Formats: sequence, C-alpha cells, structure tokens
Amino acid sequence: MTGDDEFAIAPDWVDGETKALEAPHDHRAELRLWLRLLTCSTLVESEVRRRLREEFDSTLPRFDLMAQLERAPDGMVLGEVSKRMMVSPGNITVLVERLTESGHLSRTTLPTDRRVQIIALTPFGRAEFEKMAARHADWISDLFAGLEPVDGGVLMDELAKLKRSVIASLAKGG
Amino acid sequence: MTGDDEFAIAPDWVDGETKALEAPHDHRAELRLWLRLLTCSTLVESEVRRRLREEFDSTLPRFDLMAQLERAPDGMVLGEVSKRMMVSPGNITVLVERLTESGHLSRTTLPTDRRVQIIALTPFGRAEFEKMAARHADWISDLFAGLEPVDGGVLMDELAKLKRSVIASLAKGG
DNA sequence: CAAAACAATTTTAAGCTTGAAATTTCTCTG
DNA sequence: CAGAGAAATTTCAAGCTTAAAATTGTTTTG
Repeated sequence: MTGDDEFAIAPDWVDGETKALEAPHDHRAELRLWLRLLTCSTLVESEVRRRLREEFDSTLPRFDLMAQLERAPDGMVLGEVSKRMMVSPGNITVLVERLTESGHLSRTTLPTDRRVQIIALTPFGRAEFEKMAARHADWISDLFAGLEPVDGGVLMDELAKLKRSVIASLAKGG
Repeated sequence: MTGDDEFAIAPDWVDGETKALEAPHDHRAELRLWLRLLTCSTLVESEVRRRLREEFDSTLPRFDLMAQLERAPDGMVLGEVSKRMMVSPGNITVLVERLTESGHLSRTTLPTDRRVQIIALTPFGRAEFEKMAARHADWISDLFAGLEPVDGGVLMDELAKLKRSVIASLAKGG
C-alpha cells in the first residue's frame, strides 16, 4: 500500500490540513480520530481474516462464534450468542448451521421450552478452536509488538473512555 | 464481535515490569486491547451504517466510494479507488454499477487505453454526498462528544503508534 | 379454555465482500 | 508483426450480514 500518509490506506475523505482544535462546529478532529481508529481496526481485522483463511480455511465469524462458546462449557442459548456477538439472530442461524455440519458444534432443543436452541462446542470443535486461538493470539501479539507496554495501558484507558462516550450517546440519542 | 466485558477486570498492563515477569507466551494484554479497539469501532460503524440506511437509504460502502471521488473532481481510475478503499477490484465493479444506475456516478473509458475506466461524481451525486457527509460528521461528533479534547489528542497519538506497529509487522512478517 | 400477546428462531430478499478465473486490451520482444 | 506477457476490469462462486416477515412455541388474559 501507499506508505506513511495517514489517509492513504483507509477511506480518507477528510482534509488532511486540519488542526486539532478549531471552531465549535468544526467536526474535523473527531472525524480524523474516527478514521484513524477505523484504519487500525481494519488493518488488524483483514490480516486476521486472511490468516484464518490461509492457515485454517476458516473465517472470523466462525472463530468469534466458537470463542463465545469456549467459555460456556454447558453451551449457550442462540439469542445470548447473538447479543454477545452484536450480530443479528438470523446471522447466527446460518453460522450455526455450517459449524454443526462440519462437526464443530452440537445443538439441542431445551426440553422445557422448545423454542430455545442451545449450542455448544463438540470436543472436536474445542480442539480446533484451541489451535486457532493460540495462533490468533500470536498474530495479535506480533501486530501489536511495536507498542510499548505503557502505550498499551494508555490506549486501554482512552478506548474505555471512548467506549463510554459512544454508549452514552447511543443511549441518549437513539 | 465481542461484547468486551473486560471492564470488570483490572488492567494488568500498566506495569511493564510485571508484564516482563509473566510467562513468555501470555498474550492476554494484547488480546484485551484488540478486543476493546474492535468493540469501539464496531459500535461506531454499526451506528453509522444504521443511520445511512435510515436517513439516506444508502450504505457505508457507497458513502466511502463517493467520499473518495469527492476529492477527485476529474474522476479516478477504478484500480486507484480499489487501492485507496482497501477492497477488492471486483467489489468496486459492483458498487460502481449501482451508483451509476442511480445517477450518482459517471463512468468513461479512457480513449488512450480502453482497459481503463474513469469514474466521477455527477453534480447530483456530489450534492447527495455533501448532504450525507454533513450528517455523518454530526453523528461522529455526537458519538465522540463524551471524550475530552485532551483524550482525543492522546488517542490520536496512541493510535498512530499502534498503526505504525501494525504496518511494521505486516511489512516484516506478511 | 381460546385468543391475543409475546418470545425465540428461521426464512427471505437484498446487498457487501473476497479470491480466483476469465476477458479485454495494451505492450514488449524477437 | 505475431505471440507472449502484463494490466485493468469483470465475472463467478461462496460466504457474511442485515431488516423485516414468517414460523413455532409459550404465556397471559378475557
């Protein structure tokens, strides 16, 4: 890609000449921050997708779904998975279908409420996931390796503030 | 992906020396940071998608494509757009098809090289985009409003460091 | 108890995305 | 100048994603 210009890599419809603090109704600083955030997560995410496909012939959604189930040894209700992954219920349906076909997941109907589907990792699925999770952790570690520990800590804190801001705005406005 | 419930747990990051004493293959701090970053950008991105659909019956990919063209009054070659948006060429083909049908884009074949397609915003497309861009800036501003300016600045700097780390790792390993 | 209301999930229709294969059009080499 | 090779784009097959409608099952209410 095109090197060191901040906006050469991601969607970059913002004017690069912006200063950090400007007139009250100028939103350029926030836009630039958002673009930089998006660039970072897009870079990491595409690389993770690429490697999941290359090394495991799998996808990020499947990995994420299995990751949710890994921490629920007794399985989890479909709706709960959907909420935790922040994706639509219909989306989960499709993913579960494929992962069940391939033997990674088991699915049961709750006897006391037959609307409810409970899914869980099979032993095979768990073994596969553990391989993937180990590699995934290595990838992230490599990608983040140039960041000093202190910077990691600062980022964690600042992102926590951002997350609170976003959630507050969502709760208020929409 | 990822509900990011790690707010409950105390950051084990902050102390670099402590971290150095941990097991060599413990990547939890990086993973937690990555998940938090991903949560933030997913939250913002889904909200932007939702509002583009509700207010303009449009999508984020279309918006991004028009944003690229907004700064290129004389139009842009398809391949260039593809690179800048970091998406596959085939993807651009589909987007351009639809946006041309709807009158937002014009497309010309370069006379001197008939392989090359040049696309540009039509006056209508430009007017539409400007409306969308203004609203988009408002949304981002609202979502980020709870962040103090100083935090925004720190975040910009730390994300720049992260981006450098990711790009360096991609250049080296990938 | 039957009907309405509610809940969990699936289906549907539409659009996005990708990698790989195919196509079209140049460009370069012998 | 022909044919090889490269470049720009499109096509294709497969999978992801969503909102909205439909389905199935449970609970509440008249």
